[in-house]
Amino acid sequence: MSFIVQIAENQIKTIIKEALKSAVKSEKLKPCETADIKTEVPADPKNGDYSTNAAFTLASSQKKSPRIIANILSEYISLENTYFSKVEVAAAGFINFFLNKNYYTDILLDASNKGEKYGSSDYGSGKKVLVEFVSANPTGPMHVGNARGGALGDCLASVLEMAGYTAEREFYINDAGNQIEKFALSLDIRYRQICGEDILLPEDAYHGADITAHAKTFFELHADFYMSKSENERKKALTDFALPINIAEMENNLTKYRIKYDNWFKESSLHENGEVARVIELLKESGYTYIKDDALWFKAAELGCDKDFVLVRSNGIPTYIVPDIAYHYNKLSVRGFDTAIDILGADHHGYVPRLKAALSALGIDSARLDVILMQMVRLVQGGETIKASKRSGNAITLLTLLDEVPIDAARFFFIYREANTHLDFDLDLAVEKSSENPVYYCQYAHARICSIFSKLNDEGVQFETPNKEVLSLLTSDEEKALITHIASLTQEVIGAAKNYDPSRITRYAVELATRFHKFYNAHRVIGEDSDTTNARLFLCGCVKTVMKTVLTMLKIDAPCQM
RNA sequence: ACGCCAGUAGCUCAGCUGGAUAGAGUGUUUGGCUACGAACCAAAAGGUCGGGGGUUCGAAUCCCUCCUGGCGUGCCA
Repeated sequence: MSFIVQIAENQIKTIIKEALKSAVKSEKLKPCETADIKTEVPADPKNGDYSTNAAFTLASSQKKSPRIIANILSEYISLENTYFSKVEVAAAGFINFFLNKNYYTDILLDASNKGEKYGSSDYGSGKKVLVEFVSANPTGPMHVGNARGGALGDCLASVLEMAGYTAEREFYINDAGNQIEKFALSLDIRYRQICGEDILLPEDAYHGADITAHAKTFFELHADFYMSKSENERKKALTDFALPINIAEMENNLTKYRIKYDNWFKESSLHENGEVARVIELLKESGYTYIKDDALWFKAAELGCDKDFVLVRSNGIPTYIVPDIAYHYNKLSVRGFDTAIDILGADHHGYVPRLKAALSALGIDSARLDVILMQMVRLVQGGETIKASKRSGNAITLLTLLDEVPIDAARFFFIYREANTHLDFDLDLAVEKSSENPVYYCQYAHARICSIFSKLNDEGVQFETPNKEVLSLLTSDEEKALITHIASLTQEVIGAAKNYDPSRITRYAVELATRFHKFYNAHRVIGEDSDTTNARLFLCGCVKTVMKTVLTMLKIDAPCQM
């Protein structure tokens, strides 16, 4: 199923090819290939709705100037049965195409017919993609960095779904390994302190108040009963008590943030079902391992990394990367996803090539793993950056953020910028509900359209679905600009999916709002002659649906009242 | 030392994989409601696209080289 923008662009290519054929037949041009004809939308509308560089690419093989080639081609161009009304040659040899009214009416009818499905495509042809994001350590509360990753991953999954992929959302729970050891140790010491033991918490343990709170609750339930048990028993009891609470808490917070996962995947399950051990065996079989200093090493350097790394320490305990390899092996091989996407903090970038190298050794095409690296979030308040330090425990938690900032604003802000750039999150701006806040700008456009339709009801004005002829009354610059933007939605979603960049969708929404507000200020919808009113109402209806589709995709409300 | 990412208007950022006079928002200045929501719109001002080379009809975009900032390069995770 193809969509109208695509049809129009293909028409241009065909038109140029046909013109070239005719020109060759008349011996004005030499026969040659026209493989890479590109179409683009000129920045300045004076230069048409579409433009092609065909004349430039032909210049060298034709041994003529682009301008002359463009002129020759334009003589042979036929626009019959196309979406174009006019062609012009401009500047050094651009061939500019102007859309006709059929295009605009077809876009609106298409958008209206498809309704909330408009913008969807089968670009991804149902490929199975697993998006793993947040995956915060269950040893403590989530912070604002997780808020960015959460919005990013969740919206990316939505974008992929809309572009025709089958996407699943997954949270990986690091409930094994060293961090959990440290967690257990910290809980244990806090518990013993409460029980009156004179003991200090090591520097590298968890110092957060949440640990103390867990120990206290545990003490209220069991008093000093566990002081008589062995340290291992006590630690196990403490983690068995605290870990589920933390995990449930994360799930609650993320639900509040409107994120719902398809799977919560436990690292411990990979140890229990033997997949970690299995992966170590497979890596050994691959021939990419060796023993040095009693440790098992991986020949990463042979697979493009800068150096080898340790898989199993000399004490027999695997390093952190082994469960991760097993986990990704599970995603791509055991569960058979076509692609795995991880959203990670940029400080993990050095680890990506290693993971990919290990997957290659296991016979998995490492291109099936895509990692999106996310730069850090800086919180700004009162024009100053808040230094968030995990050590001192004054980092702002996700929960605090969600209590202070409307969810709509938080989600929007965190994906307004590309993952790869630092993000300044302005707390004042997000909280203030001010007009500077782009999320309200978008919602306001939606609410305004709702108002128009409710006024219609109040005044008993009859709205008739316009036919093509009536729709072609929409010829002002503002109207055409709106329709053009509606037209671009499908490609925009595909582009966002292709580049793993949901921030394009927020910018699409802002641009849609901008074009609508301009239209709204320049024209009256109700009160013109009935044909014009009907046509404009139809346009407004399309804008409303598209805005709602886009905001819904980002799980942001599209209210009629605000 | 090496590697990754970034450097575009006072500030925060776009720039659609090489196109035409580099764009928004915000801030500054100035206009627009007896009008479907002024949470809006219009106008002015603001630039050596970090510097320097190169590739070609054409570069913010691609290549090289410097400068600056962030982060990596553990038998930590």
